[in-house]
Amino acid sequence: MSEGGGSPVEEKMLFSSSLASELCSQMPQASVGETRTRRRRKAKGDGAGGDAKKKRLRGEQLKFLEMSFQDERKLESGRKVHLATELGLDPKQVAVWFQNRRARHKNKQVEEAYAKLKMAHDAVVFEKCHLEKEVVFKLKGKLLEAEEEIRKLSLGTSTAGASGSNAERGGSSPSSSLSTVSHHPLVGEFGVEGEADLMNIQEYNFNSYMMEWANFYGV
DNA sequence: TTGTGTTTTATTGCCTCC
DNA sequence: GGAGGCAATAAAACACAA
Repeated sequence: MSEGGGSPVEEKMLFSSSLASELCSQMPQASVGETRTRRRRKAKGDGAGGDAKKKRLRGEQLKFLEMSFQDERKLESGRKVHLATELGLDPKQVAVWFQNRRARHKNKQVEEAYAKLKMAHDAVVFEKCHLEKEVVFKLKGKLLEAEEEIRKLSLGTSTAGASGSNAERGGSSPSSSLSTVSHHPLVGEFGVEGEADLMNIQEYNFNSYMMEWANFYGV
C-alpha cells in the first residue's frame, strides 16, 4: 500500500533540519482566539461517495515540497498550481501540506523556545541557591565576630570588677564573675550564664534571622 | 498478530484581509 | 463575499514492543 519512497523516519529527519531560525516570528492573531467556542463536527466516513483514502506523499514529492517550504513558507496560488502540476498532485493537497508544515514548524519553534526558557530558569534557580548559601555563610561569620565582641566585653567587665571584694557584691562562688555576663542587655534578656549560653544567643539570633528571611521570601 | 502510540494527511469552522 | 490562514480535530498510515 505504501507508495514507496523514503521511509517516514527519513522524512522526519528532513523536517527536523535547519529549524533554529526566527523565534516567535508569527505569533498568531493572538487573544482573539480565546473567545472561540470550538464546535465539533460529525465524524465522517459514513458519508457519501467514497472518501479517497489518505495517501502518503512519495519521497521525492516530500523532498520537493520541503525545499519549496524552506524557500518560502507561504504559498501564493501561482506557486501552488505550479508545484501541484510539477508533482502530479492536487493543488489542494499542496496547500494542505504547506498548512500542516507550517503548523509543525511552529510547534517546533515553541518547543525550542520552551527548552531555552527552561534552561534559563534552571540557571536562575541555581544562582539563587548559590547566593543564599553565600549570604548564610557571611551572616554566620558576622555572628561569630559579634560573639567574640561580646566575650571580650564580658571579660573586660569581669576583670575590672575583680578589684572590689566579692563580699560586697554578695557573690562568693568562683562562677560569680561569669554572672556579670547577665549585665549585657542580650544576655540579661535570657538570664543566661556562661559560654554555652553565649552559643544559645548566637543560635537564637541566627534562627530568628532565618525566620525573618523565610517570612520575607515566603519560604 | 495485535494493541498502542506517533506521525501525516485531510476536514471543519472561524477569522482576517482585500 | 471570497480567498487564504490558523487551530482543533479526525482518521489513515506507520512504528514498535509484547
